[in-house]
Amino acid sequence: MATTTAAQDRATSKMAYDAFLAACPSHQLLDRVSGKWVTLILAGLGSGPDCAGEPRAMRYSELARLVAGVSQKMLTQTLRSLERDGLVSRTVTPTVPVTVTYELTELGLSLHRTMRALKQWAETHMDDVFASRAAHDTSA
Amino acid sequence: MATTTAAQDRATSKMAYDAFLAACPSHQLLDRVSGKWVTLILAGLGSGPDCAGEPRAMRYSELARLVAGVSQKMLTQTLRSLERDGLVSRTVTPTVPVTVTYELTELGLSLHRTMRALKQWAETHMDDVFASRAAHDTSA
DNA sequence: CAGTATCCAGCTAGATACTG
DNA sequence: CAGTATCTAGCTGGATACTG
Repeated sequence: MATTTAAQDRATSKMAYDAFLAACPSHQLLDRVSGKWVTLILAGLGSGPDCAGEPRAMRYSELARLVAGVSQKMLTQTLRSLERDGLVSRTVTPTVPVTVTYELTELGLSLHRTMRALKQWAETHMDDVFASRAAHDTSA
Repeated sequence: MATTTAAQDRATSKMAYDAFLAACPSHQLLDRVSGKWVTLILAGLGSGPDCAGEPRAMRYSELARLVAGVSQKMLTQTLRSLERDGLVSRTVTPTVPVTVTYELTELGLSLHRTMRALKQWAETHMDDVFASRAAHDTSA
């Protein structure tokens, strides 16, 4: 008879798969990007306050106003993690009171450009998704 | 004096922003795609069992094996929502026992192609992110 | 101005058991 | 084979209060 049970086999392949996921760059990027606020802050820094302009540095309070729904906690937390990942640079100017500005790095800028492809898909095809969703719901 | 308090102003702009988010196609796409399993299932159906082949239909159990870490609950739930959104089609063949296959629709295929741009970025730049992360952590 | 700290509600997803 | 149902732990993120 077998020396491993079906349950053990499943556990083993799950562990292997978890390891695979932990190493998969695409999956890690998705984890990185799929926070509630990352893309909004990225878009803010990448497209300016009007969401259609040029990338530029913005102050903490300016970002807080632009991304109006964000809590202080999440804004700080998200900016810190983006800075840690080299996507955003933080500059402190020792005025009184202090001035802090955030700006996309080259890396952050290149990610922002890539995200625009997603944005493009969303703007072209999300209507189809909604239509399908509506059709599916009414026929149910 | 003002007829609204600062707290009221904040609540108002938050509500407006929430409404804006609810209508933003990009944000909705992100919500859609950022589940833990959506991209994995999309990639499975889009790139075959070896993750490098051609799109093809796959059976429920085949997907369950490919995406080894997924629970039955999440696999079913994710497939159902993808089907609802018109990204995946579900075909039941009344053999005994029943055979069910899932396949990307045209829409799902186009999304899958777009996701590959993200994958591309991840494979080219995630090393930079990790390097930055490591540098940031050691200097702390 | 630009944060930090704490507490807590809600949702996501995993484990487990059962079925046409 | 291809699901459904239930119960629950853990994590994300919001509210609130305080600070250099």
